Amino acid sequence: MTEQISGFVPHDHHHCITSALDTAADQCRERGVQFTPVRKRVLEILLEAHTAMGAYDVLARLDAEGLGSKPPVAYRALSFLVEQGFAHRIEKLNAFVACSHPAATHSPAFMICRSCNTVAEADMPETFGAPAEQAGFTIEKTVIEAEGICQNCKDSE
Amino acid sequence: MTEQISGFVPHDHHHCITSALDTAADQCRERGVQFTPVRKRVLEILLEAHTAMGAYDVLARLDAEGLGSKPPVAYRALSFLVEQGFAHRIEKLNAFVACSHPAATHSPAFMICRSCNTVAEADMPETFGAPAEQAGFTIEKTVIEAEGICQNCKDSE
DNA sequence: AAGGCAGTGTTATAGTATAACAAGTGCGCA
DNA sequence: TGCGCACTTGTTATACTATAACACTGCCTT
Ligand SMILES: [Zn+2]
Ligand SMILES: [Zn+2]
Ligand SMILES: [Zn+2]
Ligand SMILES: [Zn+2]
Repeated sequence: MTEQISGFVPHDHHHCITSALDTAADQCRERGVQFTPVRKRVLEILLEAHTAMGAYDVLARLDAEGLGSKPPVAYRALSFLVEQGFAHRIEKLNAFVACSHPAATHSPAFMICRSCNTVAEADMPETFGAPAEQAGFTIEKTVIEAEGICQNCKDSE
Repeated sequence: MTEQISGFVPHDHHHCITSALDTAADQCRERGVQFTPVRKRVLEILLEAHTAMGAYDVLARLDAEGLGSKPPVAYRALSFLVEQGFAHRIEKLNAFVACSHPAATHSPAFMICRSCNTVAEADMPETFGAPAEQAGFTIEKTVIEAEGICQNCKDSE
């Protein structure tokens, strides 16, 4: 199975959840940061959804489970996950999605299907190189998001 | 003067404002859409600022001039300008900026200086080609934004 | 025990954006 | 002339997104 670009293809979802959680736990141990119950559960929620979720959607789940009911609880956990690279923020959607390759640091690019709302993560090195150099601009973070329609949705039109 | 990437370089600003307004007026005539006073003034405000502005900042200006005081007035004008390609939305900043090359349709890329808040527009064709094709994804719009530090700010550190 | 630190709980508020409906304007046509 | 239509604007109300600030807890260190 090519895992270059997951998201639009079926896959063993139970496995991809537990494996991502394990990876996150490992990395937290290595980095000396805490993978607390709230943080873990939020990552798990994003992984289960397997698509981008708004902070308040995540919060609703937490609330239903008694893990927190106020916005800062969700926002803090999500910020942590984003900082650690376990999740990404999709600016275009004001939403968050679990990372598809949490092992390495990377600057991700996303393809967002406007029909089924699937968000697929691709790895896109070097995007900005030339114009940035030309302008003497030093890049620290990039946001790369494409909106369109995925193969599945195109086929079923 | 190289106009490849404006924004970080000094330029004749009065000229770039009037010329952008003229271009917009022409295009509206061609397309049969109305370049109303509010729409024109909002574009002018963005051009004068020459950086990204939040919708409520624009609205404050409109209000001071008696052109409208309620959010929808600003949002409608901004939406129009974005639709027509005279301005762009910067997702990362929840803000709007006048287009630097309003003549042709294009998919723009932005470099945002976190120090001086300058927003420079570059033209970036073909960014997403390969990974999108691989996934059978059809791109309709792209958001490409880089945050970092510009040459000027780097020099003065 | 005392103090510091990280995380969580909570209140309150700030900032961003749109739905819905009313009212004005210009324009072609009966 | 006067009506209907398309478009824009004015306004109210509300929804959605996000953070500041402070109190409290548990834990580790001194
Ligand atoms: Zn999965
Ligand atoms: Zn789809
Ligand atoms: Zn200018
Ligand atoms: Zn700068």
